[in-house]
Amino acid sequence: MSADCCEATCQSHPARCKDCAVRPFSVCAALSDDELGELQALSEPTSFAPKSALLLQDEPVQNVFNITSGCVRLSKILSDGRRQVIGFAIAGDFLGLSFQERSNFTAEAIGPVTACRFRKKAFLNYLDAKPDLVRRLLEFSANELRLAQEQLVLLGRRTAEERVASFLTMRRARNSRFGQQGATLQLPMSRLDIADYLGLTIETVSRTFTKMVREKLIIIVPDGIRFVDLAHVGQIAAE
Amino acid sequence: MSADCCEATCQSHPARCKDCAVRPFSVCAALSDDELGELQALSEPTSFAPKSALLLQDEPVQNVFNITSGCVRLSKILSDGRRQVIGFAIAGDFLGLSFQERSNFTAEAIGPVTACRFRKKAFLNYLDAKPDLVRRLLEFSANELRLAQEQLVLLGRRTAEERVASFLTMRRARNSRFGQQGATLQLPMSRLDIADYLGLTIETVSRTFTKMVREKLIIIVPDGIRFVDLAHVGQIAAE
DNA sequence: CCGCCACATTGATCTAGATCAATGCCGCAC
DNA sequence: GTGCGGCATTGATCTAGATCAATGTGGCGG
Repeated sequence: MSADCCEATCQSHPARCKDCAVRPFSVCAALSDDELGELQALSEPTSFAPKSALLLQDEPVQNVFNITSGCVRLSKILSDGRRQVIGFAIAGDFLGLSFQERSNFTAEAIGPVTACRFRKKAFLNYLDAKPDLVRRLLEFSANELRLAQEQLVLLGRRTAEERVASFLTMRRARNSRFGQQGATLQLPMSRLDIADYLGLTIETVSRTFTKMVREKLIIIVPDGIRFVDLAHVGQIAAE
Repeated sequence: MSADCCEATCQSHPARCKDCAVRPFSVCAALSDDELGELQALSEPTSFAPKSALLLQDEPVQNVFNITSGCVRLSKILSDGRRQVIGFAIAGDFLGLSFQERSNFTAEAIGPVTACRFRKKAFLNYLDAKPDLVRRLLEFSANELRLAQEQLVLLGRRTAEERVASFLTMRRARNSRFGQQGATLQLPMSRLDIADYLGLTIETVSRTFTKMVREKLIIIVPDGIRFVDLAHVGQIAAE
Protein backbone atom coordinates (compact mmCIF):
# COMPACT_ATOMS: atom_id res chain seq x y z
CA MET A 1 0.00 0.00 0.00
CA SER A 2 1.39 3.36 -1.02
CA ALA A 3 2.34 5.80 1.69
CA ASP A 4 1.92 8.82 -0.59
CA CYS A 5 -1.47 10.33 -1.29
CA CYS A 6 -0.44 11.66 -4.63
CA GLU A 7 0.94 8.41 -5.94
CA ALA A 8 -1.52 6.86 -8.32
CA THR A 9 -2.16 3.25 -8.93
CA CYS A 10 0.43 2.99 -11.68
CA GLN A 11 3.88 3.42 -10.22
CA SER A 12 5.73 2.09 -13.25
CA HIS A 13 4.94 3.01 -16.81
CA PRO A 14 2.54 0.65 -18.53
CA ALA A 15 3.78 -0.85 -21.80
CA ARG A 16 1.00 0.84 -23.73
CA CYS A 17 -1.29 3.86 -23.30
CA LYS A 18 -4.18 1.44 -23.65
CA ASP A 19 -3.23 -0.10 -20.31
CA CYS A 20 -2.50 3.15 -18.48
CA ALA A 21 -4.35 3.46 -15.20
CA VAL A 22 -4.83 7.21 -15.50
CA ARG A 23 -6.30 7.10 -18.99
CA PRO A 24 -9.97 7.31 -17.94
CA PHE A 25 -9.32 10.48 -15.88
CA SER A 26 -6.89 12.06 -18.25
CA VAL A 27 -7.02 13.99 -21.52
CA CYS A 28 -6.25 10.80 -23.42
CA ALA A 29 -9.74 9.46 -22.70
CA ALA A 30 -10.79 11.56 -25.69
CA LEU A 31 -8.97 9.19 -28.07
CA SER A 32 -9.96 5.83 -29.53
CA ASP A 33 -7.72 2.80 -29.09
CA ASP A 34 -6.30 3.35 -32.58
CA GLU A 35 -5.57 7.02 -31.97
CA LEU A 36 -4.04 6.08 -28.65
CA GLY A 37 -1.42 4.17 -30.59
CA GLU A 38 -0.52 7.35 -32.50
CA LEU A 39 -0.29 9.32 -29.28
CA GLN A 40 1.87 6.64 -27.74
CA ALA A 41 4.34 7.09 -30.60
CA LEU A 42 4.68 10.76 -29.60
CA SER A 43 4.93 10.14 -25.89
CA GLU A 44 7.96 9.34 -23.83
CA PRO A 45 7.48 7.83 -20.37
CA THR A 46 9.60 9.88 -17.97
CA SER A 47 10.52 9.68 -14.30
CA PHE A 48 11.38 12.63 -12.09
CA ALA A 49 13.35 12.47 -8.87
CA PRO A 50 12.01 14.31 -5.80
CA LYS A 51 12.68 18.07 -6.03
CA SER A 52 13.46 17.95 -9.76
CA ALA A 53 11.71 20.38 -12.11
CA LEU A 54 9.34 19.60 -14.97
CA LEU A 55 8.94 23.25 -15.95
CA LEU A 56 10.77 26.41 -14.93
CA GLN A 57 9.14 29.82 -14.59
CA ASP A 58 10.14 32.17 -17.44
CA GLU A 59 12.01 29.43 -19.27
CA PRO A 60 10.96 28.18 -22.73
CA VAL A 61 8.46 25.32 -22.63
CA GLN A 62 9.94 22.40 -24.57
CA ASN A 63 7.66 19.68 -23.29
CA VAL A 64 4.14 19.14 -22.09
CA PHE A 65 3.30 16.43 -19.58
CA ASN A 66 0.58 14.08 -18.60
CA ILE A 67 1.21 13.15 -14.97
CA THR A 68 0.82 9.43 -14.30
CA SER A 69 1.89 9.22 -10.65
CA GLY A 70 3.24 11.35 -7.82
CA CYS A 71 2.54 14.95 -6.85
CA VAL A 72 3.84 18.05 -8.63
CA ARG A 73 3.97 21.50 -7.01
CA LEU A 74 3.16 24.46 -9.27
CA SER A 75 4.50 27.77 -7.99
CA LYS A 76 5.26 31.33 -8.95
CA ILE A 77 8.01 33.37 -7.35
CA LEU A 78 8.30 37.15 -7.11
CA SER A 79 11.71 38.69 -7.67
CA ASP A 80 12.17 39.30 -3.93
CA GLY A 81 11.57 35.64 -3.13
CA ARG A 82 7.95 35.64 -2.02
CA ARG A 83 6.37 32.48 -3.32
CA GLN A 84 2.81 31.51 -4.17
CA VAL A 85 1.99 27.86 -4.80
CA ILE A 86 -0.76 27.94 -7.43
CA GLY A 87 -1.60 24.25 -7.37
CA PHE A 88 -0.66 20.63 -6.92
CA ALA A 89 -0.88 18.40 -9.99
CA ILE A 90 -1.51 14.68 -9.55
CA ALA A 91 -2.05 11.66 -11.78
CA GLY A 92 -4.34 12.48 -14.67
CA ASP A 93 -3.46 16.19 -14.72
CA PHE A 94 -2.07 17.79 -17.84
CA LEU A 95 0.76 20.30 -17.63
CA GLY A 96 2.23 23.00 -19.83
CA LEU A 97 -0.44 23.89 -22.35
CA SER A 98 -0.46 27.64 -21.96
CA PHE A 99 0.22 28.63 -25.58
CA GLN A 100 2.92 30.87 -24.18
CA GLU A 101 6.50 30.64 -25.31
CA ARG A 102 7.74 30.58 -21.72
CA SER A 103 6.30 28.93 -18.67
CA ASN A 104 4.29 31.05 -16.24
CA PHE A 105 5.24 28.90 -13.31
CA THR A 106 7.68 26.35 -11.98
CA ALA A 107 6.55 22.74 -11.73
CA GLU A 108 8.53 20.55 -9.33
CA ALA A 109 8.18 16.93 -8.28
CA ILE A 110 7.49 16.66 -4.54
CA GLY A 111 8.21 12.94 -4.25
CA PRO A 112 9.01 10.60 -7.15
CA VAL A 113 6.89 11.44 -10.19
CA THR A 114 6.18 9.66 -13.43
CA ALA A 115 4.71 11.37 -16.49
CA CYS A 116 4.16 10.97 -20.20
CA ARG A 117 6.30 13.56 -21.86
CA PHE A 118 5.51 15.08 -25.26
CA ARG A 119 7.59 17.48 -27.30
CA LYS A 120 5.39 20.57 -27.22
CA LYS A 121 5.69 21.22 -30.95
CA ALA A 122 4.86 17.66 -31.93
CA PHE A 123 1.93 17.66 -29.54
CA LEU A 124 0.56 20.92 -30.95
CA ASN A 125 0.83 19.52 -34.46
CA TYR A 126 -0.97 16.39 -33.42
CA LEU A 127 -3.74 18.54 -31.94
CA ASP A 128 -4.48 20.05 -35.35
CA ALA A 129 -5.65 16.65 -36.56
CA LYS A 130 -7.55 15.71 -33.39
CA PRO A 131 -10.45 18.04 -32.61
CA ASP A 132 -11.76 15.68 -29.93
CA LEU A 133 -8.51 16.00 -28.05
CA VAL A 134 -8.67 19.80 -28.33
CA ARG A 135 -12.19 19.68 -26.99
CA ARG A 136 -11.05 17.54 -24.07
CA LEU A 137 -8.20 19.94 -23.35
CA LEU A 138 -10.69 22.80 -23.38
CA GLU A 139 -12.75 21.00 -20.76
CA PHE A 140 -9.63 20.45 -18.66
CA SER A 141 -8.63 24.07 -19.02
CA ALA A 142 -12.11 25.28 -18.08
CA ASN A 143 -11.98 23.06 -15.02
CA GLU A 144 -8.55 24.39 -14.00
CA LEU A 145 -9.95 27.89 -14.39
CA ARG A 146 -12.88 27.05 -12.14
CA LEU A 147 -10.51 25.71 -9.46
CA ALA A 148 -8.34 28.82 -9.73
CA GLN A 149 -11.41 31.01 -9.29
CA GLU A 150 -12.38 29.08 -6.17
CA GLN A 151 -8.85 29.67 -4.91
CA LEU A 152 -9.24 33.42 -5.57
CA VAL A 153 -12.17 33.47 -3.14
CA LEU A 154 -10.15 31.50 -0.62
CA LEU A 155 -7.14 33.84 -0.82
CA GLY A 156 -9.15 37.03 -1.01
CA ARG A 157 -11.87 36.48 1.54
CA ARG A 158 -11.41 33.50 3.84
CA THR A 159 -9.91 33.15 7.31
CA ALA A 160 -6.91 30.95 8.09
CA GLU A 161 -9.09 28.23 9.58
CA GLU A 162 -11.43 28.23 6.57
CA ARG A 163 -8.44 28.01 4.23
CA VAL A 164 -6.99 25.00 6.00
CA ALA A 165 -10.36 23.23 6.28
CA SER A 166 -11.02 23.94 2.62
CA PHE A 167 -7.58 22.65 1.66
CA LEU A 168 -8.16 19.38 3.48
CA THR A 169 -11.57 18.74 1.99
CA MET A 170 -10.41 19.73 -1.52
CA ARG A 171 -7.48 17.34 -1.30
CA ARG A 172 -9.76 14.60 -0.17
CA ALA A 173 -12.17 15.23 -3.04
CA ARG A 174 -9.32 15.32 -5.53
CA ASN A 175 -7.94 11.97 -4.39
CA SER A 176 -11.33 10.31 -4.64
CA ARG A 177 -10.63 9.44 -8.29
CA PHE A 178 -8.20 6.83 -7.07
CA GLY A 179 -10.28 5.01 -4.53
CA GLN A 180 -8.55 6.90 -1.69
CA GLN A 181 -11.68 7.52 0.33
CA GLY A 182 -10.86 6.57 3.90
CA ALA A 183 -10.59 8.96 6.80
CA THR A 184 -6.84 9.23 6.25
CA LEU A 185 -5.57 11.93 3.92
CA GLN A 186 -1.96 11.66 2.79
CA LEU A 187 -0.24 15.02 2.46
CA PRO A 188 3.03 14.65 0.57
CA MET A 189 3.73 18.39 0.58
CA SER A 190 5.49 20.25 3.43
CA ARG A 191 3.88 22.76 5.76
CA LEU A 192 5.71 25.46 3.82
CA ASP A 193 4.11 24.28 0.58
CA ILE A 194 0.69 24.33 2.23
CA ALA A 195 1.32 27.80 3.68
CA ASP A 196 2.45 29.15 0.30
CA TYR A 197 -0.61 27.59 -1.33
CA LEU A 198 -3.00 29.12 1.19
CA GLY A 199 -1.38 32.55 1.37
CA LEU A 200 -0.40 32.00 5.01
CA THR A 201 2.80 31.43 6.97
CA ILE A 202 4.06 28.07 8.07
CA GLU A 203 3.41 29.03 11.71
CA THR A 204 -0.24 29.88 11.05
CA VAL A 205 -0.77 26.59 9.21
CA SER A 206 0.84 24.69 12.08
CA ARG A 207 -1.21 26.48 14.72
CA THR A 208 -4.41 25.93 12.75
CA PHE A 209 -3.70 22.20 12.47
CA THR A 210 -3.04 22.08 16.20
CA LYS A 211 -6.27 23.95 16.91
CA MET A 212 -8.21 21.47 14.76
CA VAL A 213 -6.60 18.60 16.64
CA ARG A 214 -7.55 20.21 19.99
CA GLU A 215 -11.12 20.58 18.74
CA LYS A 216 -11.17 16.90 17.73
CA LEU A 217 -11.74 17.61 14.04
CA ILE A 218 -8.61 15.82 12.82
CA ILE A 219 -5.65 13.79 14.05
CA ILE A 220 -2.17 14.44 12.70
CA VAL A 221 -0.49 11.26 11.45
CA PRO A 222 2.87 10.73 9.72
CA ASP A 223 2.70 12.29 6.21
CA GLY A 224 -0.90 13.32 6.53
CA ILE A 225 -3.98 13.74 8.67
CA ARG A 226 -6.93 11.66 9.65
CA PHE A 227 -10.43 13.13 9.69
CA VAL A 228 -12.22 12.69 12.99
CA ASP A 229 -15.20 14.95 12.28
CA LEU A 230 -15.27 15.23 8.51
CA ALA A 231 -18.71 16.83 8.48
CA HIS A 232 -17.57 19.65 10.74
CA VAL A 233 -14.41 20.24 8.72
CA GLY A 234 -16.58 20.40 5.62
CA GLN A 235 -18.82 22.90 7.33
CA ILE A 236 -15.90 25.19 8.19
CA ALA A 237 -14.68 24.85 4.60
CA ALA A 238 -18.12 25.76 3.20
CA GLU A 239 -17.89 28.77 5.52
CA MET B 1 -15.84 60.75 -26.69
CA SER B 2 -16.83 57.98 -24.35
CA ALA B 3 -16.49 58.58 -20.64
CA ASP B 4 -16.27 54.88 -19.86
CA CYS B 5 -13.02 52.94 -20.12
CA CYS B 6 -14.74 49.66 -20.67
CA GLU B 7 -16.90 50.83 -23.52
CA ALA B 8 -15.47 49.56 -26.76
CA THR B 9 -15.56 51.22 -30.10
CA CYS B 10 -18.87 49.62 -31.09
CA GLN B 11 -21.64 51.03 -28.95
CA SER B 12 -24.44 49.77 -31.14
CA HIS B 13 -24.62 46.34 -32.69
CA PRO B 14 -23.21 46.12 -36.18
CA ALA B 15 -25.55 44.71 -38.81
CA ARG B 16 -23.22 41.77 -39.43
CA CYS B 17 -20.48 39.93 -37.52
CA LYS B 18 -18.21 40.72 -40.42
CA ASP B 19 -18.35 44.39 -39.47
CA CYS B 20 -18.05 43.89 -35.72
CA ALA B 21 -15.30 45.98 -34.17
CA VAL B 22 -14.38 43.35 -31.57
CA ARG B 23 -14.03 40.52 -34.06
CA PRO B 24 -10.23 40.68 -34.37
CA PHE B 25 -9.77 40.40 -30.58
CA SER B 26 -12.53 37.95 -29.99
CA VAL B 27 -13.08 34.21 -30.38
CA CYS B 28 -14.84 34.83 -33.71
CA ALA B 29 -11.53 35.71 -35.34
CA ALA B 30 -11.11 31.94 -35.71
CA LEU B 31 -13.85 31.83 -38.34
CA SER B 32 -13.84 32.62 -42.07
CA ASP B 33 -16.27 35.17 -43.49
CA ASP B 34 -18.55 32.33 -44.60
CA GLU B 35 -18.53 30.65 -41.22
CA LEU B 36 -19.15 34.00 -39.61
CA GLY B 37 -22.46 34.07 -41.43
CA GLU B 38 -23.41 30.78 -39.79
CA LEU B 39 -22.40 32.06 -36.37
CA GLN B 40 -24.38 35.22 -36.94
CA ALA B 41 -27.47 33.09 -37.49
CA LEU B 42 -26.98 31.66 -33.97
CA SER B 43 -26.22 34.94 -32.29
CA GLU B 44 -28.59 37.46 -30.87
CA PRO B 45 -27.37 40.98 -30.22
CA THR B 46 -28.36 41.88 -26.68
CA SER B 47 -28.18 44.97 -24.48
CA PHE B 48 -27.91 44.98 -20.72
CA ALA B 49 -28.86 47.84 -18.45
CA PRO B 50 -26.45 48.90 -15.68
CA LYS B 51 -26.59 46.48 -12.71
CA SER B 52 -28.43 43.80 -14.68
CA ALA B 53 -27.10 40.23 -14.64
CA LEU B 54 -25.83 38.16 -17.55
CA LEU B 55 -25.20 35.08 -15.40
CA LEU B 56 -26.17 34.18 -11.85
CA GLN B 57 -24.03 32.11 -9.51
CA ASP B 58 -25.47 28.59 -9.00
CA GLU B 59 -28.19 29.14 -11.61
CA PRO B 60 -28.38 27.10 -14.84
CA VAL B 61 -26.39 28.58 -17.71
CA GLN B 62 -28.80 29.10 -20.62
CA ASN B 63 -26.66 31.43 -22.67
CA VAL B 64 -23.06 32.20 -23.43
CA PHE B 65 -21.93 35.68 -24.37
CA ASN B 66 -19.39 37.50 -26.42
CA ILE B 67 -19.07 40.97 -24.91
CA THR B 68 -19.05 43.74 -27.52
CA SER B 69 -19.03 46.83 -25.30
CA GLY B 70 -19.15 47.90 -21.68
CA CYS B 71 -17.69 46.33 -18.56
CA VAL B 72 -18.99 43.22 -16.78
CA ARG B 73 -18.15 42.38 -13.17
CA LEU B 74 -17.62 38.68 -12.40
CA SER B 75 -18.02 37.81 -8.73
CA LYS B 76 -18.51 34.97 -6.29
CA ILE B 77 -20.35 35.34 -3.01
CA LEU B 78 -20.00 33.23 0.11
CA SER B 79 -23.16 32.35 1.99
CA ASP B 80 -22.41 34.91 4.71
CA GLY B 81 -22.14 37.72 2.16
CA ARG B 82 -18.39 38.04 1.73
CA ARG B 83 -17.74 38.76 -1.91
CA GLN B 84 -14.76 38.19 -4.19
CA VAL B 85 -14.70 39.84 -7.58
CA ILE B 86 -12.86 37.39 -9.82
CA GLY B 87 -12.57 39.58 -12.89
CA PHE B 88 -13.87 42.30 -15.15
CA ALA B 89 -14.88 41.27 -18.67
CA ILE B 90 -14.70 43.82 -21.48
CA ALA B 91 -15.28 43.89 -25.22
CA GLY B 92 -13.83 40.81 -26.88
CA ASP B 93 -14.14 38.60 -23.80
CA PHE B 94 -16.14 35.41 -23.91
CA LEU B 95 -18.39 34.42 -21.03
CA GLY B 96 -20.03 31.28 -19.75
CA LEU B 97 -18.12 28.40 -21.28
CA SER B 98 -17.43 26.38 -18.15
CA PHE B 99 -19.00 23.07 -19.25
CA GLN B 100 -20.81 23.15 -15.91
CA GLU B 101 -24.56 22.94 -15.70
CA ARG B 102 -24.69 25.92 -13.34
CA SER B 103 -22.66 29.11 -13.33
CA ASN B 104 -19.75 29.35 -10.92
CA PHE B 105 -20.10 33.09 -10.64
CA THR B 106 -22.40 36.04 -11.14
CA ALA B 107 -21.78 38.33 -14.13
CA GLU B 108 -23.28 41.81 -13.88
CA ALA B 109 -23.15 44.81 -16.18
CA ILE B 110 -21.46 47.76 -14.49
CA GLY B 111 -22.58 50.38 -16.99
CA PRO B 112 -24.54 49.71 -20.20
CA VAL B 113 -23.29 46.54 -21.88
CA THR B 114 -23.83 45.03 -25.30
CA ALA B 115 -23.08 41.41 -26.12
CA CYS B 116 -23.69 38.71 -28.68
CA ARG B 117 -25.84 36.13 -26.99
CA PHE B 118 -25.87 32.45 -27.97
CA ARG B 119 -28.07 29.68 -26.67
CA LYS B 120 -25.54 27.52 -24.88
CA LYS B 121 -26.83 24.28 -26.37
CA ALA B 122 -26.82 25.61 -29.93
CA PHE B 123 -23.36 27.04 -29.44
CA LEU B 124 -22.01 23.74 -28.11
CA ASN B 125 -23.50 21.92 -31.09
CA TYR B 126 -21.94 24.41 -33.46
CA LEU B 127 -18.59 23.83 -31.76
CA ASP B 128 -18.67 20.15 -32.74
CA ALA B 129 -18.41 21.13 -36.37
CA LYS B 130 -15.82 23.89 -35.87
CA PRO B 131 -12.51 22.63 -34.49
CA ASP B 132 -10.83 25.97 -35.20
CA LEU B 133 -13.31 27.69 -32.93
CA VAL B 134 -12.69 25.11 -30.20
CA ARG B 135 -8.99 25.71 -30.56
CA ARG B 136 -9.52 29.44 -30.26
CA LEU B 137 -11.64 28.93 -27.15
CA LEU B 138 -8.89 26.79 -25.69
CA GLU B 139 -6.42 29.63 -26.20
CA PHE B 140 -8.85 32.04 -24.55
CA SER B 141 -9.38 29.67 -21.65
CA ALA B 142 -5.64 29.14 -21.19
CA ASN B 143 -5.19 32.90 -21.15
CA GLU B 144 -7.93 33.36 -18.55
CA LEU B 145 -6.22 30.70 -16.47
CA ARG B 146 -2.91 32.54 -16.72
CA LEU B 147 -4.56 35.77 -15.54
CA ALA B 148 -6.26 33.95 -12.66
CA GLN B 149 -2.89 32.50 -11.61
CA GLU B 150 -1.35 35.96 -11.62
CA GLN B 151 -4.22 37.07 -9.43
CA LEU B 152 -3.52 34.19 -7.02
CA VAL B 153 -0.03 35.61 -6.47
CA LEU B 154 -1.48 39.06 -5.98
CA LEU B 155 -4.04 37.90 -3.40
CA GLY B 156 -1.73 35.48 -1.64
CA ARG B 157 1.50 37.41 -1.41
CA ARG B 158 1.30 41.08 -2.28
CA THR B 159 0.84 44.21 -0.15
CA ALA B 160 -2.08 46.60 -0.54
CA GLU B 161 0.03 49.13 -2.44
CA GLU B 162 1.35 46.47 -4.81
CA ARG B 163 -2.18 45.22 -5.43
CA VAL B 164 -3.48 48.66 -6.32
CA ALA B 165 -0.47 49.50 -8.53
CA SER B 166 -0.81 46.13 -10.24
CA PHE B 167 -4.52 46.69 -10.76
CA LEU B 168 -3.93 50.05 -12.42
CA THR B 169 -1.22 48.80 -14.78
CA MET B 170 -3.19 45.64 -15.65
CA ARG B 171 -6.27 47.70 -16.50
CA ARG B 172 -4.18 49.96 -18.66
CA ALA B 173 -2.64 46.99 -20.49
CA ARG B 174 -6.05 45.43 -20.99
CA ASN B 175 -7.50 48.58 -22.52
CA SER B 176 -4.62 48.94 -24.93
CA ARG B 177 -6.48 46.76 -27.47
CA PHE B 178 -8.80 49.67 -28.09
CA GLY B 179 -6.35 52.44 -28.66
CA GLN B 180 -6.89 53.73 -25.09
CA GLN B 181 -3.26 54.44 -24.38
CA GLY B 182 -3.12 57.91 -22.87
CA ALA B 183 -2.17 58.72 -19.30
CA THR B 184 -5.84 58.66 -18.31
CA LEU B 185 -7.34 55.37 -17.17
CA GLN B 186 -11.12 55.18 -16.95
CA LEU B 187 -12.34 53.09 -14.03
CA PRO B 188 -16.05 52.33 -14.45
CA MET B 189 -16.18 50.13 -11.35
CA SER B 190 -16.74 51.42 -7.80
CA ARG B 191 -14.16 51.43 -5.00
CA LEU B 192 -16.06 48.52 -3.48
CA ASP B 193 -15.66 46.53 -6.70
CA ILE B 194 -11.93 47.27 -6.73
CA ALA B 195 -11.61 46.33 -3.05
CA ASP B 196 -13.47 43.05 -3.59
CA TYR B 197 -11.29 42.33 -6.60
CA LEU B 198 -8.05 42.98 -4.70
CA GLY B 199 -9.03 41.22 -1.48
CA LEU B 200 -8.97 44.52 0.45
CA THR B 201 -11.52 46.84 2.05
CA ILE B 202 -12.88 49.96 0.46
CA GLU B 203 -11.04 52.05 3.06
CA THR B 204 -7.67 50.51 2.28
CA VAL B 205 -8.18 51.06 -1.45
CA SER B 206 -9.14 54.67 -0.84
CA ARG B 207 -6.17 55.30 1.45
CA THR B 208 -3.81 53.68 -1.04
CA PHE B 209 -5.09 55.87 -3.87
CA THR B 210 -4.66 58.91 -1.64
CA LYS B 211 -1.12 57.85 -0.77
CA MET B 212 -0.27 57.45 -4.46
CA VAL B 213 -1.66 60.91 -5.14
CA ARG B 214 0.44 62.35 -2.30
CA GLU B 215 3.51 60.66 -3.77
CA LYS B 216 2.72 62.15 -7.19
CA LEU B 217 2.28 58.78 -8.89
CA ILE B 218 -1.29 59.40 -10.04
CA ILE B 219 -4.04 62.02 -10.04
CA ILE B 220 -7.62 61.08 -9.28
CA VAL B 221 -10.04 62.34 -11.93
CA PRO B 222 -13.79 61.81 -12.32
CA ASP B 223 -14.44 58.13 -13.14
CA GLY B 224 -10.79 57.20 -13.25
CA ILE B 225 -7.19 58.14 -12.63
CA ARG B 226 -4.41 59.77 -14.54
CA PHE B 227 -0.88 58.37 -14.42
CA VAL B 228 1.73 60.95 -13.43
CA ASP B 229 4.66 58.57 -12.94
CA LEU B 230 3.67 55.47 -14.88
CA ALA B 231 7.15 53.95 -14.66
CA HIS B 232 7.13 54.13 -10.88
CA VAL B 233 3.65 52.66 -10.64
CA GLY B 234 4.82 49.85 -12.91
CA GLN B 235 7.80 49.30 -10.65
CA ILE B 236 5.62 48.95 -7.55
CA ALA B 237 3.36 46.58 -9.49
CA ALA B 238 6.34 44.45 -10.61
CA GLU B 239 7.29 44.40 -6.92
C1' DC C 1 23.67 4.66 19.28
C1' DC C 2 24.79 9.41 18.40
C1' DG C 3 24.58 13.72 16.32
C1' DC C 4 22.94 16.33 12.77
C1' DC C 5 19.66 18.53 9.81
C1' DA C 6 15.44 19.57 8.03
C1' DC C 7 11.01 20.24 9.27
C1' DA C 8 7.33 21.19 12.66
C1' DT C 9 5.49 23.14 16.80
C1' DT C 10 4.89 26.59 20.30
C1' DG C 11 5.28 31.10 22.49
C1' DA C 12 5.85 36.36 22.63
C1' DT C 13 5.36 40.38 20.21
C1' DC C 14 4.34 43.34 16.29
C1' DT C 15 1.83 45.39 12.36
C1' DA C 16 -0.70 45.79 7.92
C1' DG C 17 -4.86 46.12 7.03
C1' DA C 18 -9.65 45.54 9.06
C1' DT C 19 -13.18 47.63 11.58
C1' DC C 20 -15.77 51.31 13.52
C1' DA C 21 -17.09 56.00 13.07
C1' DA C 22 -17.58 60.52 11.17
C1' DT C 23 -17.34 63.71 7.53
C1' DG C 24 -17.11 65.12 2.69
C1' DC C 25 -18.80 65.30 -1.99
C1' DC C 26 -21.47 65.09 -5.64
C1' DG C 27 -25.71 64.38 -8.72
C1' DC C 28 -30.32 64.38 -8.87
C1' DA C 29 -35.38 64.87 -7.61
C1' DC C 30 -38.52 68.14 -6.19
C1' DG D 1 -31.89 75.99 -3.97
C1' DT D 2 -32.45 72.38 -0.76
C1' DG D 3 -32.29 67.96 0.89
C1' DC D 4 -31.32 63.28 0.28
C1' DG D 5 -28.93 58.98 -0.82
C1' DG D 6 -25.08 56.73 -2.54
C1' DC D 7 -20.33 56.80 -2.94
C1' DA D 8 -15.58 58.24 -1.26
C1' DT D 9 -12.38 59.95 2.02
C1' DT D 10 -10.30 60.40 6.49
C1' DG D 11 -9.38 59.36 11.33
C1' DA D 12 -9.09 56.28 15.62
C1' DT D 13 -8.77 51.86 17.20
C1' DC D 14 -8.55 46.85 16.98
C1' DT D 15 -7.04 42.20 15.59
C1' DA D 16 -5.86 38.16 12.63
C1' DG D 17 -2.14 36.66 11.18
C1' DA D 18 2.91 37.90 10.47
C1' DT D 19 7.27 38.04 12.47
C1' DC D 20 10.82 36.86 15.65
C1' DA D 21 12.61 33.40 18.62
C1' DA D 22 13.14 29.06 20.89
C1' DT D 23 12.21 24.33 21.40
C1' DG D 24 10.69 19.75 19.78
C1' DT D 25 11.05 15.65 16.70
C1' DG D 26 12.10 12.13 13.60
C1' DG D 27 14.95 10.11 9.93
C1' DC D 28 19.34 8.99 8.43
C1' DG D 29 24.47 8.52 7.84
C1' DG D 30 28.31 7.06 10.14
